[in-house]
Amino acid sequence: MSVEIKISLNDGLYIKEPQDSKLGRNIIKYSILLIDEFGFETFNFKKLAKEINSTEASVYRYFENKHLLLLFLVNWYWEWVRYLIMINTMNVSDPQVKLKIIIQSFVSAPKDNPGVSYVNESKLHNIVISEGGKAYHTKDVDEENSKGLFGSYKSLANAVSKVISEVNPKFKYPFALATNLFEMSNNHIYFAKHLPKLTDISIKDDNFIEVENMLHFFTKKLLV
Amino acid sequence: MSVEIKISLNDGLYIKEPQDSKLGRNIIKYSILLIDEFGFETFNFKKLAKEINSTEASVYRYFENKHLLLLFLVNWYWEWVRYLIMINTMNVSDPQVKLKIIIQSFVSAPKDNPGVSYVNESKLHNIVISEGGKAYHTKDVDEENSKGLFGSYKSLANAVSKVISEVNPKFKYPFALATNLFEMSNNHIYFAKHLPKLTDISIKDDNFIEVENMLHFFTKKLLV
DNA sequence: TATTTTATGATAGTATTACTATCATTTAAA
DNA sequence: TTTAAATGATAGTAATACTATCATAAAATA
Repeated sequence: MSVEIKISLNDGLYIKEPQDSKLGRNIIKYSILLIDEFGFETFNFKKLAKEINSTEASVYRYFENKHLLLLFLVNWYWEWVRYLIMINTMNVSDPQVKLKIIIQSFVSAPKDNPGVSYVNESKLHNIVISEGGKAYHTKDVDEENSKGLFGSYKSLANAVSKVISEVNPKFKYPFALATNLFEMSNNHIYFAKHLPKLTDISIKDDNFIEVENMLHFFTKKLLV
Repeated sequence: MSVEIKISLNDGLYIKEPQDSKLGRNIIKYSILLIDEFGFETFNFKKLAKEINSTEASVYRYFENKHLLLLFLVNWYWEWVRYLIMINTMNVSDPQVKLKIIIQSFVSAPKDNPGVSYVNESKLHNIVISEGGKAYHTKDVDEENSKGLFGSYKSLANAVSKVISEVNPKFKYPFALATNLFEMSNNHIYFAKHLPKLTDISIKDDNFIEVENMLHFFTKKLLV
């Protein structure tokens, strides 16, 4: 017996809910593996279809195009992080402790968490790090935003900004700090791996503790 | 009579130096206009060629592909910012003042600066904001990095990190702070324009003063 | 000035991508 | 057991991202 969580997302992200069928879950599972391995530009629905022994046409029945699939994955990820944060901070009252747990949760989340059978959270984390920005850096941002397709990221930012304001109600930039923590985390993991001259932290054996410490340091300094 | 600066970049970025011929300068000029207007994914060499009354083949004689053209533009931009910073901080000895000028320079640089005839710096700034991340978020980062194709960004980060260390020699994250200032500047200008719920700042009439102030506040808090 | 090199234009062609359409077949629901 | 829904198989189209070839124009050099 097992309990699987199902993360529900804005239905503008897909044509048919992929989490409700075997094929749909395969699309999710293998798109994560392929994008992680070969990168988003190289990835396409033909290759994906081949990988899961299906057809291009069938994949297009679930997602309008690969951009929306990426957006789906990224939203799924942030929604999952929000869920983790919720669980991990439950019953914690001190906002400073809460914030510490929040940072831990999104930096090192994919490490030691059970999660969902058709989602490799660690690889999805890699995708968010390497390709996540592409999800909202398009000419269609405004249109997609008005449809609520960035909702998960926004509500996560909102949740974290609230805790930031609890720690220091006078702090003027709770949203900016919240998003900056996410972006910084992703950026510096990426830099450490690929452009080490752009950062001070280093990563060995997928241990992100230095990133965590840096974010703790930044928040502490900024919120005193 | 006029003096034009010429920014020289790693020659792995292009096949033939575009700044040395009329056609090359047209490629730079109109690629900036087209990418700014229609976005990077929609942009291609055929459309560009048509715009400048040339041919696709001719454009390909200057740049291997549109990704390298983008990388060229982004490097050009950072190199230009570095040049501005150099001039603006010349003869300034107080590192805190220097850092303030640096932030001013890269946030509001494209506003009131002369620049180069074939480059619309303000639109190029927009491109860096909206598409800049795509220049290094590819599967070829490592290879391109080893060829030095991110050199301009790195040397800018290096220069700024030095000033940060002058302000506070004990600060542990001079490189991370330097790059974070750039990324934050770009991100929050973008957020203010397209995803306002993700930031606290707002922008009216292309006035980035709130971004500047936020970055001043962050650096001050972090470096005391 | 003549000549040779170099840069650009004109045109064509190819493989891949990003889809859309149609029909047959399998699977699930009523 | 009939009907509906989901998937597979196959084909096709317009656009993209190039490469190749040859002609012509412009610039450099002898």
